[in-house]
Amino acid sequence: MNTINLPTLDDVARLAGVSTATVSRCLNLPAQVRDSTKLRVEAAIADLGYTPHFGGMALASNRTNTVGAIIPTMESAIFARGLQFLQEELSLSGITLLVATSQYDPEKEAQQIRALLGRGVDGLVLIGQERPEETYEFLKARRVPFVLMWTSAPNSPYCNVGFDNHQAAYDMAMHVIGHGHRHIAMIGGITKGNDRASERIHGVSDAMKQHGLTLQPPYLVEAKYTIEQGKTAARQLLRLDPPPTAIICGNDVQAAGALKAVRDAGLTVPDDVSVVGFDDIDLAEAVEPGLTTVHVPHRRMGREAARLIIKMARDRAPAQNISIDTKIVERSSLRDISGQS
Amino acid sequence: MNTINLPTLDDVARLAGVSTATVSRCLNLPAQVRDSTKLRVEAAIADLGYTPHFGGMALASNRTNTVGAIIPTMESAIFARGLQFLQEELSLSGITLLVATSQYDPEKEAQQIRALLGRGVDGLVLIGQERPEETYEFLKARRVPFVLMWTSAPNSPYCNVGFDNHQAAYDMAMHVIGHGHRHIAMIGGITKGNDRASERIHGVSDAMKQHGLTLQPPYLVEAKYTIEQGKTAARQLLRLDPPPTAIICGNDVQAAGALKAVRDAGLTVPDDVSVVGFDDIDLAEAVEPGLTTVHVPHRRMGREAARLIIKMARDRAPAQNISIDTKIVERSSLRDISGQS
DNA sequence: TTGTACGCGTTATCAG
DNA sequence: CTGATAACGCGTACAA
Repeated sequence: MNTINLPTLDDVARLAGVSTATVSRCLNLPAQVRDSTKLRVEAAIADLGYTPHFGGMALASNRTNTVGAIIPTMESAIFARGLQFLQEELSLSGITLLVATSQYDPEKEAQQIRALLGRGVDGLVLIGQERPEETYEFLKARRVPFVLMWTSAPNSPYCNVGFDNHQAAYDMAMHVIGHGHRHIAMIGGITKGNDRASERIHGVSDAMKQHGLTLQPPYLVEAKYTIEQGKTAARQLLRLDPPPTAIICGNDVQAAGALKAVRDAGLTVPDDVSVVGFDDIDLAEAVEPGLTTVHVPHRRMGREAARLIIKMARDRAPAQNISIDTKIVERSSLRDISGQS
Repeated sequence: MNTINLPTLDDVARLAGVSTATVSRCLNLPAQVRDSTKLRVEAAIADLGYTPHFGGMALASNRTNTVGAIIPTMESAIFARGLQFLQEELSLSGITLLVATSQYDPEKEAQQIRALLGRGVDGLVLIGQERPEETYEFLKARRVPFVLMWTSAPNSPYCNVGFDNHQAAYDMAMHVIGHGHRHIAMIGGITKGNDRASERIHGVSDAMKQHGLTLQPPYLVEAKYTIEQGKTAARQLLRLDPPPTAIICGNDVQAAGALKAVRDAGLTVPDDVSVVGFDDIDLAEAVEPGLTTVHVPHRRMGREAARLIIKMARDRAPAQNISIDTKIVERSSLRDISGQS
């Protein structure tokens, strides 16, 4: 009993001299109400500053016009943009987005799924595909519509809206190799429970194999997606003999850290070492030199995911897989060394 | 009717062979329940994977353990960190944070306040003090506990948790002047409806006055908090005659843009022009050269705000004002030019 | 076109 | 310590 009671449907009905059913209809099925009464009701609503009580609505209708998203973390900006677009598109349909985080922990993700379902979300948006089978079974048993973002899986029975992390990383590695690099190192994300991180590493590794190169520790190191960890990892790589001529990073934040490590070592990007990123967040452009990186289709991904989850929740449409192409954004952190010995 | 029905209190009660009241008590007042029955109930809960239905709880108890925050925007990272800490501290008390955005529009803010109240939030967190009197009256009439962040106002009747934007900007300007700068320009935020932006500008202006300097267009320009707009604004400033030797920015994002503009003009920071920011978000450190900027106490601000809103909502504690000091973080974008003519 | 009446899942009051 | 039972605000058959 914290705030003074908000006005209820009943209050509006009384003031307008109609029944609560009519008020409810004005809100939900305006076509069924005579214009003159509608006007009276609307006046009453405005007068009282009435807002529907969410709990009541949820209880009575068993739907909330709410979609829940569970992302690994809010700390870095990685997921922020995609979510922003998801949210924009959802709000176009009057749907609210509830965001929760899992800290890259499958257990916590399962908890959050339950909590969001308790809040009555009509659908869920999750990141990636790697999670315990029980979680999928739970979702199936409850018939919760859900879409997985940030991955692509054309043949998956689940709804994926995203891009092919393996392919994108493979392309980037090919690009780097095409610039004459042979001593290539990689700072990847923590792969445990993170399929995007693993796929990116495998993509790079596969491209290198194609050219008779191998990617393995100590030239491959896993680090968290922070500037600090990127910097630490890069510092180690620069001390190796022979040192890499190019460092491929699992994301832009790590790459920004790598840039700092190179500078601290008294070297220059891209003259002494090339550094490339992944994600194309704002940071990639703000940093000096600008990062050559993989552009992730945040906008399309967010929008398509929104449209799909709405279709699935509202019309019970079947799952569908949408794969969006990535592309490499050339800035100035990658140098061509083909001409050199 | 989107998902298969979740298990209810009733299901748990039946399975455990007790009444719904007992199950409810197990959850809310465990002390009042005999251990043996508690065990049975807990087993049933685990067995069914029961999660309380939020709407039902809200309806019956008129409480939600939910706090709403309305921030101007999610696009830049400005508010992200503060919110992160707010959220962490709240979750320590089992409270969920719901975030909405107003796009710097007072009208939209009022709407969101209504929407969040409809969702039954126990309290609100808002940014800044500048908003229509009606909004304050509405909040007062409904007796909603609320705290204003990102500002400080020792004598305000409302609860403020933040820092003195005017003072912080004043200090920064004094700092810049202390480094020998006399031709100082400023890229401020859009002041309309944004008291933080106005105060920062006034703070700088007042410090300059103190030294017989004036801040006015075209040396003062308002721009949105984006890299792009910061860059555009800085480009204009650099074309002025005489050009500024230092550019004070309303926030770090603008400063990052200014850095780019300087570089594009073939000049160097800080040798040719000094640039300083405000906020001390990650970007300030990632950028080259690192930004000398005003460190905003995100952590303490978030935590204190959380504690206060909890006290106000739970114990009906009175409003209280908390002002936290800012400090200047020296990196390398500000140069001392005292020795020069 | 409008009104009546019931039920959604939970908490809280009151008896036992 | 536990059980019945009445709210809570709303949507929606069904009836008028």
